[in-house]
This record gives sequence, structure tokens and C-alpha cells, in this order.
Amino acid sequence: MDFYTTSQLASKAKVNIQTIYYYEKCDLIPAAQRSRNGHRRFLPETLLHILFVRGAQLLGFSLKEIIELKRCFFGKYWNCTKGIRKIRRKILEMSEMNRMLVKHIQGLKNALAPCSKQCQHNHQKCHLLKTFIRFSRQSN
Amino acid sequence: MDFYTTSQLASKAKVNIQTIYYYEKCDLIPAAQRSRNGHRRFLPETLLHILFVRGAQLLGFSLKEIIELKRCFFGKYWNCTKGIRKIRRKILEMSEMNRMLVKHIQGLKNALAPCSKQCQHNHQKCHLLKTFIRFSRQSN
DNA sequence: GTTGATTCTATACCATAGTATAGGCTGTAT
DNA sequence: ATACAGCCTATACTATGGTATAGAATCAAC
Repeated sequence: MDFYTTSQLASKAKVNIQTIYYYEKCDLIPAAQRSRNGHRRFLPETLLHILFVRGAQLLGFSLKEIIELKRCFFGKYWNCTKGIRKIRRKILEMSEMNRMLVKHIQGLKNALAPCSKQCQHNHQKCHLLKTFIRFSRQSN
Repeated sequence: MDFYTTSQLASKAKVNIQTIYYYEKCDLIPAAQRSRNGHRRFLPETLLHILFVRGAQLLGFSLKEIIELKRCFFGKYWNCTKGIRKIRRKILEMSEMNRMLVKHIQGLKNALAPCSKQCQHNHQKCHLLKTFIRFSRQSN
């Protein structure tokens, strides 16, 4: 059977070597076996674990959340139901983020509209400043 | 003329006292005058600066960006044109973020669809895992 | 005049997601 | 035998946006 050294794994996954150490320490990838000299020997499937982590990150999960997801999908016992529930929750969270983002974009556009036409150069009258300050009141 | 003490300003703005010190250090609010004993005396308008910062944060600007914005709108010379340009750039940035977010939400939903029907309990066949790993390849 | 509250500065600490560096050990080639 | 590459651990450092704490000075009330 063949194993990957740390640097082989890092280059295949296109991550920094330090990131491999970090992921192992955080239980994001299974701990490697060691050879007599203490060097790590990674199972080739570890690569998939790293890709899973990177994919999940891109999809918006934090490393903390990914550790939980991995327990569902790569743990001793599959617990897809639990994992799927977590993903569904994330989808709701992201939809809410999206709703806020759209609202903020619209808020900025609205703030800009009157300013572009003519600038009052007056703090009391400036629509832009008023919008920003108004925004600070509402955190919903 | 009346001034605010640090704690008065903090309570009016609904932020921590330490946050006031932090904002002053970072040039997010104008440095306060000091009384004989070295205690800060804030101009009442400083409150508006804090509200501006908080509003801009909620709208998606980082403190670093807000420092720049403040130079445009609260600096010695107004430079609205420059400020407006920065805001426009932010709008584009946020629209792009939004595009990605929508894509990620759709990606997650698609990944979940076949899984909900029947779980294969097999790493090679799992659509969910495949989706995550596929995502790790594409960072666009 | 003494207590307790407030203020000040400076430094350390929190989470997040790593990256960089120092110092030591191992392994191979010349 | 020695140089150099690679690997190891541990610690420090990066950025972001603050929060918490220690220790000193000062203020207000009784």
C-alpha cells in the first residue's frame, strides 16, 4: 500500500504544509500513521477529506461546522440525517444572509441616488450620511 | 458648551467604553479634547461619527474602509466624488458576493435533493460528498 | 479623610483560519 | 564525514473587531 508524505498530500491538495498540520490538529483530517522516524504517512483517501473541507468552506461553512459535518459523513457511523439537517439549517442561514445583502445593496443604491445629482456639502443635509446613520439604528 | 465623557458617549452610542478608546485610536472618531486631569471631553457630534461607523459596518464596510470613507465625508475637505466612487465599488463587490451566495445556496440545494430521497451510505456514490468535493475544485 | 466609582494607559486575550519561524532530528548523496 | 533537503514540534505572528484585565490616578460623596 502506498501512503502520502505530508508534502505530497499538501501539493496534491494544493494547500500549505502547515495547513495539513493544522487540519490534523483540529480533527479536520484523520490523524496520520507514523513511520519509525515519526514522519506522517497519510492514507490516500485523506486527500478527499481535505477536498471536502475546502468545498464546504467555499459553500460557506466554518471549520467548526465542518468538523461537525465530518462527524456525520466520515465518522464511525454515518449519520446522514443529522448531517442533512445541518446543511438545511445552513441553507436557511445563507438565505437570510442573502436577504440582508440584497437589502444592503439596495440601501446603498438608494443612498447614492440623490447624492449623485447634487452634493449639498452639508452634514445636516447629506442623504448619504443620513442613510448610514439611519442604518446604525436598525439592526434588523 | 457641553461635552460628553467617555462613558456618556459610550452609553449614548450603545457601545462598550473600550470600543470608544479603540475607535479613537484607529481614527474612526475624532480625538477628544482633554480636561486638566487628562479625562476625555467629546464633542457631541462625535456621536454621529460613531453612528456613521456602525451604519457603514452594517452596510458591509470594514473598519479600514470606513476610515477611508470618513476621510471623504468628515475630513478637512469634503471629497464626495471620491467617497461616492468607493461606495459604488462596494456595491459592485457586494453584488458579486450576492451572486456567489445565490450560487452556493443553489449548489447546496441541488446536493441535498437526491440525498433526501435515499441515502446510499457509500462514500463513492454519495451525491452530497461529491458536490462538496466538486466545489473544492472550482473557486470561481 | 476615607471609601467607592470613574477614568486613564497598557497589555493581554477572544475567535477565525491559517502562515511563518526557530530549533532539532532524520535521511540521503557526495 | 559533511552538507543539504525534508520533516518534526512548538511558538509566535498575521488580520479583523473588538473585549477584558491590571494597575495607577483622580473624582465625588459622606
